[in-house]
This record gives sequence, C-alpha cells and structure tokens, in this order.
Amino acid sequence: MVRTRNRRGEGGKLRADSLAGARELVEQAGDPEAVTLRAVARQVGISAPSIYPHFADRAAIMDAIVDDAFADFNGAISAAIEQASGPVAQLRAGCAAYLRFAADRPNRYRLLFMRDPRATGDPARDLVPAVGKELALGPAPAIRTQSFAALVKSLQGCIEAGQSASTDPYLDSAAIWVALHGYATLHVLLPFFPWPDTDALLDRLVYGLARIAA
Amino acid sequence: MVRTRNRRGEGGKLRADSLAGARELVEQAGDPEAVTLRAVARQVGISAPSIYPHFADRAAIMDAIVDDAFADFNGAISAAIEQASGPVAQLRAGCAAYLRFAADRPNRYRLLFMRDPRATGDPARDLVPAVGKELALGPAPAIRTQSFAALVKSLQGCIEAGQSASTDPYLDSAAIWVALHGYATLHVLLPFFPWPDTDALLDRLVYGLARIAA
DNA sequence: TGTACATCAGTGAACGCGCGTTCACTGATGTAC
DNA sequence: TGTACATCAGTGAACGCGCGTTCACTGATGTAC
Repeated sequence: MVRTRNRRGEGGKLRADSLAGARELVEQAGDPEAVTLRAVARQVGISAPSIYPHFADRAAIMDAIVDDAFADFNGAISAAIEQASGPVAQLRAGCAAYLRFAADRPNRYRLLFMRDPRATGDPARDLVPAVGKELALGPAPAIRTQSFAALVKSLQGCIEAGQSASTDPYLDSAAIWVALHGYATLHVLLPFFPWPDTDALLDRLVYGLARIAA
Repeated sequence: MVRTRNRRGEGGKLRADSLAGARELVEQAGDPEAVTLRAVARQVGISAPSIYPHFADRAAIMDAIVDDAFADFNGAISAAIEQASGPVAQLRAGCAAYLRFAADRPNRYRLLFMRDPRATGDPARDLVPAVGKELALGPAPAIRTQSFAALVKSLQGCIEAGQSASTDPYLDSAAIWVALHGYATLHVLLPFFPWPDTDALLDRLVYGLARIAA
C-alpha cells in the first residue's frame, strides 16, 4: 500500500512491482478478469497512469503474467523430470508435476490453459499457432510450448529405451496432455467432486496412453 | 430488431424472446461475459428495463441459459444412447455424443463446464454441491448432473452384462468424464492444434477406462 | 561549496464507455357499464 | 353501441460504478558549472 518513490534511474522497478501485484491479484481473486489496470495500481500503491511508462496497455500486463505463469509451470515440470531417473520414471514424474501444479496453484493454471488465447494481448504469441508440430518438436520451443515439448521428448526417451510401444509420440503425448488437462481443469472448477485417487488415475493415464507395460 | 408489442396477456412471451436472444449472443460471441442485460435487450429489440418483469437480475438470465444448454446437452446424449443397442455400444455412443456436442456447439459447451460455478446466480443450483455421489446416482438427477448419471448407468449396464471388469462404476465414470472433458475443452480452446483422430482416441478412452476388453 | 537547471518518477483530474438497476411514466388494449 | 376506466407491456432518463486511457502537471533528485 504505502510505497516510497523510486530513486532516479530506478523507475524500472515499478515494472517488476506491477507484475508482482498482478500476480497477487490473480492468486487472490482466482479470476483473470480481476487483473484490471486500476486494480494492479491499487495493489502496488500507485496511481493508474503510472503503469503506462512500463506497459503499453492492459493486454501487455496480462501477457506478461501469463508468460510468468508459464515460466513457473515449466520450471516445476522440468525440475520434476530432472529429479527422476530412467525414462519411464521421468515421464511419470513430469505428468505428476503437471497435476500437482494445477492442484497447488489453481489460479495460475487458469492463466495457462483455461483462458481463451484470443483474450491475450499479442495474438502472435498465442499458444494456438505456436504449438504446431514443428515448433513443439523443435530445438528451442517457445515458453508456452516448452513443457509439451518436454512431454514429447520424455515419451521418445521411453520408446528409445524399448519401454514404450508407441509409434507416434507426438500423438500419444497429445492424448496424455488432454487427459491431464481434463483432470486438472475439473479439479479446479469442481473442487468438491469426490475425485478418485490421483496417483492411481495417473498410472492408468500415463501407462495406458503411452503404451507402457505395467 | 424491430418488434411489435405483445398483446395483452401475452407479455410472458418476452421471457422466451429474451432467452432466445441470450442464446444467440452466446452463439455469436463465444464468451458468456457478452451476455449482458443490455446486450440481450438490444438483441431482442426492447429497452433494458423491460427484462426485469421476467428475470430478477442478470444472474437469473445466465442461470436460465445454462439450464437451457444443459437440457440441449442431455437431449443429445440420451438420444445417442437410445439409438444404440447393447450396453457397450450405448456407453460408447453416449461418450461420442459428448464429444460431438462439444465440437459442434463449442459456445454452448463453454456454458456447461468451462464456467466457474461461482459465477452463476443461485449457488444452490450449482454443479458443485449437486453432483455428490447420492444425487448423481439417485432416481431423479438434477438437470446439471443428468448426463453424468446416464454415464454411470451405462457403465453399470456393461458390468451387469459381464462386459466390463469395472468394480467401481462411479469412479470409472468420473475418469471417463475427465478424459472426455479434457479433449473437448482443449479442442474448443485450441482448435488449430493437430489433434489425433477423434474415433481412435474415443475407443482408447472408453474401453481403457471402463475396463472393457476390445 | 552553492546554485541553477534538466531529468525523471509519479500524480490528479478528466474523457467517454458500457454496465446493472431504479423510477416515474406512457400509451395501447381490453372490459364494465 | 359508445364511453370511461383499469390494466398491462413496455419506455426514457437517470443513478452510480469501475473501467482503460490521455493529458498537463508537480516535485524530488541528481548534475553541470
């Protein structure tokens, strides 16, 4: 609330503060619509017009926090994959981290895959056109497709190790993603539904859809 | 646009007209937020206050079109089930109808399972508390849980016919629902993703999760 | 060391917009006599 | 058959709100001389 003016040359700090404020708003409200320019300003403790030297418009703020959420998400998943040893364990660890992220930080998960990409500021950075086969499998995936690329890579690792009978890792990765997303989404939207045990479901999804023998 | 005033005693027609207008708005805009009271009035060709004799507030309109969408959805699924013969075929037909509904009428599907129930007018009618095990399995399911109940019943039919090895039809139905929803949701949100063939995926989901031998 | 000045961080007031909702009303329609 | 009147469908103007965005500004801070 109370904020002391930045010193000269340090005006850029307000950008980081604004992003932090926007992040807090998402966390508190659970609704990306709550991230209004004025709400961010209130959260940070500045006047609304002060945002403009740092963001072109409201869409630019949304875009930045979505990227921020993706970075967080990617970090959680790649950390889980790295900690596991062996291709099958890595695949499962990545998928488990996916569900854990959605369960632990539901309001950030909303930003990732529960918003219409058309609502984003810069359409060119949207998930829709960026997730084409070539890009997702390429060497330097964009931040919004990085984890999907990691999933494909994990499944390819299982195939190379002779532990998966999959003949199309891209297709089967998409199937796994769809199932994870359905579980994550409905968990977020309907938290009081008597859901089955996460680990048991995860086993069926991963091993079944990746064609891995139990 | 141009509308002639209803005759005396027929003022109630405006309620139906308003609902039709709200439905058209959802279909056009794809965003439930676009269904504002004033937009409905514009669509119908009346002034905004004229809505009030027929709906308590904006939330009541939203609630009504959500119920309308559920009735549509339930009708599509039960029709598909009735047309199929044999428990396994019925189960699969119901699931296929689920995906078909989401693909053909994406903006209505948004109303069903892609909105936060907290955004609805009357919290008591929300899906969250209504979908408890007892209600969903009961004899007269509410409109918003009817199709889930039909899914459970279909799976029970498969078990009784000795064609499913499932030991917990409620749990396995939830798993199927989750998978269907994930596929439907991401299709709606990311229509340009190179999705796998719907029928092949459906087979794997239904037979795999319902424990039916192919 | 002191002072004038440019720069920079941030403000306050205002704009037009669309929203949900309220209120007093208008004027056509049917009915009672 | 004609007329007064109650009822009903629907309106127009207004309210306060929060929003994104623009604009002219203020006042502290650092720097040049």
